[in-house]
Amino acid sequence: METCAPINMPSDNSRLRFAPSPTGALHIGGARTALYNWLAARHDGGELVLRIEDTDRERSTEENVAQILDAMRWLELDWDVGPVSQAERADRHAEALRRLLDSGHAYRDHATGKEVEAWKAEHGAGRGYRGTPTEDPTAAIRLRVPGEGETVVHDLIRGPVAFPNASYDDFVIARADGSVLYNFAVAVDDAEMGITEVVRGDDHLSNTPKQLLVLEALGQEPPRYAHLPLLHGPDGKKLSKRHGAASVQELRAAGYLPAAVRNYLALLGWGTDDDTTLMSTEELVRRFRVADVGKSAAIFDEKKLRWLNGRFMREMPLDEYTAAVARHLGREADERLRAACGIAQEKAQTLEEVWALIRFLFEPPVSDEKAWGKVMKEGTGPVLEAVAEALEPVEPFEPARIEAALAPLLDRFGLKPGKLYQPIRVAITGTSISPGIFESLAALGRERSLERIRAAAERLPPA
RNA sequence: GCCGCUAUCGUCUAGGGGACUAGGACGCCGGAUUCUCAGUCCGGAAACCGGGGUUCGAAUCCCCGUAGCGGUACCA
Repeated sequence: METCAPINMPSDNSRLRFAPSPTGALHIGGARTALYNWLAARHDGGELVLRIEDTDRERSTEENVAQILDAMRWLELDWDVGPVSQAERADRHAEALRRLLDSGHAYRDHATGKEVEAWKAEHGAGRGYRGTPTEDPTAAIRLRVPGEGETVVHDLIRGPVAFPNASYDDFVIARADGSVLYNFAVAVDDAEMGITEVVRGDDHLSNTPKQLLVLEALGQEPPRYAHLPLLHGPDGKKLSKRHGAASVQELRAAGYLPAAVRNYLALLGWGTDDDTTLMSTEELVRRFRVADVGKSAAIFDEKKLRWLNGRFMREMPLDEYTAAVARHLGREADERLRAACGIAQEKAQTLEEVWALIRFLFEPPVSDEKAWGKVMKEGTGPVLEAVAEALEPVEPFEPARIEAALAPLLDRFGLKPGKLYQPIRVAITGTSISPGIFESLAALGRERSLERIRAAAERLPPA
């Protein structure tokens, strides 16, 4: 019979960890793992430990650690303990190693990789290597793996997965110099740090039996495991630079909002049963359950992220929007920028796209010859002169008044709206894409608008 | 090679023996909004990897293929 803990008990019993290795920037897959751990921890009031898996001293760097922390902060994923450097726990690892050596669960063996290969060639494929113990203190240390039986990973997502022990080598847990290896360090740390749930990438599933074996040898209770399906690029291959924004800092540079990225990443491998797509972070926390995560690998599709980001952008209060744009552009969030954001908000899908829409308010018109050639046809000069004249007395210089002042020109020149408004747009912005024309004129102000319209008219042949 | 995992529209997914004429979202295509672009609204095309079982009935359960992916380091 199973018993349930009272649900209103402060659940300080769950403890998760996100444990990246600082061998590069945090990419999207790592970010999703971090997010899922964070959501799982926040969902039931558990704790999140950030542990830096830096036992590979060759590839781990300070810069990468800094980059990971920076990415976590940008994503607004906080942690309760750490960052803890795994390398700095070397004495704990050494102690565990000592115990295993003393109890006979581990032994020294100086077989090289080639010797292991030779052993396998002799003993048949599918047989894990079993070494010969030596007293030589400079030999590497291997864990003694049972020759038979199986080790079962009770995965929260996949259910029980059994691995035959015989297929595993007596794997090396510490190098000749005494430094420990990943599968050993992880098992020891997870146990000693009281981790109750390990949520990580699928690539670790086959490693889990090794960690379970270490834990068993140590007499430690294992945590519960959940292995997330991997993320791939649009071509179905492993995510890489070629796939566009692959790291968290690239996502930021591309102008995505942290909240949108969290929403999108949450949906990559996990979904709700009622088809909800747009979710605030609070809702994500409330609804997320590790056990509901899917089993198959997902492909990162930037198009959907863009759409989602656009939705978040449009729903932001103007002040918040202006602040985000200012931060992204490295500008002051002043009144001028706020006004510019006001007319551009509904049109941009990323922060990066905002500048192209509002640039004309801060700098002289760009020179887009193609747009000019397409729009500034014969006879446009006089039209623009008339536009300037019509705009001159508009007071106050507001969108509705401007529209009212310009509308009569349509009949007077017998023009379709596009033939009147596009030239004005090109005149004041230099290009053919901008926020609404009346709003744009109003934001630019009468003086500058007239100046630009007249300057454009002068470039055109007179009537 | 050996050990594992996975398989629904192009993509993310819902579905867990009968409610499936397989639902939603992105993207795509068409239309509307007679200022561009975007947005918004309406409509459309688009999938159960293959083969065997089990069952009255299978997208759903089982087996075998196939494909993709992961692990197999004195990397993490």
